[in-house]
Amino acid sequence: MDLGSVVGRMRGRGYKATPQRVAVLEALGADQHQSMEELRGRCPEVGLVTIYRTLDLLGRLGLVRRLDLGDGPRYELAESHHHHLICESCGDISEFEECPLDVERLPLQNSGFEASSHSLEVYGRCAVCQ
Amino acid sequence: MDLGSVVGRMRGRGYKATPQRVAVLEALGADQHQSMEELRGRCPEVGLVTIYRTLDLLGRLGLVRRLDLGDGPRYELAESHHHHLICESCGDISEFEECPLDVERLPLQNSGFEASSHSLEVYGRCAVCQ
DNA sequence: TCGCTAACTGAAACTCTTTTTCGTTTATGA
DNA sequence: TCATAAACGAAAAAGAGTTTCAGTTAGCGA
Ligand SMILES: [Mn+2]
Ligand SMILES: [Mn+2]
Ligand SMILES: [Zn+2]
Ligand SMILES: [Zn+2]
Repeated sequence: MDLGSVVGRMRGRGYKATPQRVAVLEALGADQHQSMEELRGRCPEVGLVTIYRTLDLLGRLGLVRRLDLGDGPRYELAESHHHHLICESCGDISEFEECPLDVERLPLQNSGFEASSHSLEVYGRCAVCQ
Repeated sequence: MDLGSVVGRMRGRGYKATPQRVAVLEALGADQHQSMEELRGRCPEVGLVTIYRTLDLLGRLGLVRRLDLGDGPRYELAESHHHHLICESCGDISEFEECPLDVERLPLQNSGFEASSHSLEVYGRCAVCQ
């Protein structure tokens, strides 16, 4: 999803496409899974409060996902369904799209639970840290 | 794992089995996935700082797991490997032990990543909330 | 059983993150 | 260009968790 269509979508819903919001979007595009500190470093001209408010807005628009992986929130553009490999040694986070969930084995038949989404994180050691 | 063996394990490692720690353990035993607020309510005679310190200690001993499911940390006794069904309507959290992960489909062969654990949460609507 | 002491507790102070407030500024449509 | 609802950001407030430190105690050894 390119920046132009995001701007269009915002205006369509009555939100303004301000320079600050565009700056936050560009910061988000620079890398996945960034902490607030990293995002701030990528758009230092934007006030902290505005970054929080923009992340909240983009979250409500379904464009940004907030991750709670254990040491503080991280944010990523919600492009496509994927999961994470997290290195417990260096903290590196990588992604994979192939979903290893065996839906047959989800215990939903009898429970009456209707699943709509899921999150999966695999922890271990990355190639570098072996 | 019963309370007596936990006390024994603590003493074996040089930790004291204080009334406060026992109270926190009993609070944890009353229900899974409790918030700090719920835990406090279950052992109001224990100071807040001591609850935090006890949860930290039990975590290091591998007896307690901290969950980050989206609205504040929750704590549970780490009895056995299991996953969670989370109702996005009423917030109810239920557990299942049957692991629906198809290990064959984990993209680890070529990546050099060595997996040691994983967490999986399924979101949706529980039977009551349909 | 008693006394010693390292371990522990908890009130208060502190730190860090996030939210709220509110006066000023601005993007956008008419 | 103008009006105005939307947005910005500095400052203050709120909230969650941590550190400090003086007093207390569990548990071991005599
Ligand atoms: Mn990701
Ligand atoms: Mn659980
Ligand atoms: Zn690594
Ligand atoms: Zn429900």
